[in-house]
Amino acid sequence: MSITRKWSAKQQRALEILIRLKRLYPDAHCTLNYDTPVQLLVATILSAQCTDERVNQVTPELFRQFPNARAIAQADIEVLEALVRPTGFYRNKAKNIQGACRMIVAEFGGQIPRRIELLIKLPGVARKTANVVLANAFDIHEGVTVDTHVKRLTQRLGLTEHSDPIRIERDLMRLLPMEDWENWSIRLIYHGRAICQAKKPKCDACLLADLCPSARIEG
DNA sequence: CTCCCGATAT
DNA sequence: ATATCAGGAG
Repeated sequence: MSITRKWSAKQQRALEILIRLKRLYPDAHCTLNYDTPVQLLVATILSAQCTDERVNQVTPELFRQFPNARAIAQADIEVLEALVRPTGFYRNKAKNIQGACRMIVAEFGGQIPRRIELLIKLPGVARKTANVVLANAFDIHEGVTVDTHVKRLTQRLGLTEHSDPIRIERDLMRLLPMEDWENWSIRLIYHGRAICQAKKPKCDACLLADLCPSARIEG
């Protein structure tokens, strides 16, 4: 068989999975709470290796005291650390959100730049965070968001052979039409939380099992 | 590769 | 005790 035909079959399978995910999670949306693009950026930096639910517990007070980039840029770093502490990695995260906000104030007039090449220069921001902000705040789709759920499920579904998120993103960008890139990521994340968990995936309850080479029905 | 790091589930 | 959570930097 040719490599071309094999890849096309994989693409067909990805599209069928996407159709089912849309039917399963019709109202899937970003579960981080925010009022502005800058707040979304901050919340997304805080969400590294931490549930959105926990991020949403600290951001109301964080954004009440420091509602915009200028305020975060001028904040006492120890106050920021105390506010973000429950999200883990709190020293790095406090330093990164302040560093990012200082750069946003100094170079972009306090507004989030809308180009991924500029966003990923901000401290604590790589492609995953940049894709989340661009897609949700501006409806700009420069790439596919690849977080821990998208990585795990895409691997289990046999849609990539890679473990590097950058290479996984490149595979997904070729498999899926651009207008569905964010549909794909947000729904895989919902499915990863509800069914295809890292530890004990509920394959017996998974409506993608017949399309999944990793599916196992436990006895 | 390691480190950053708290909260929760198993 | 160990693994995991919308990762990123050195």
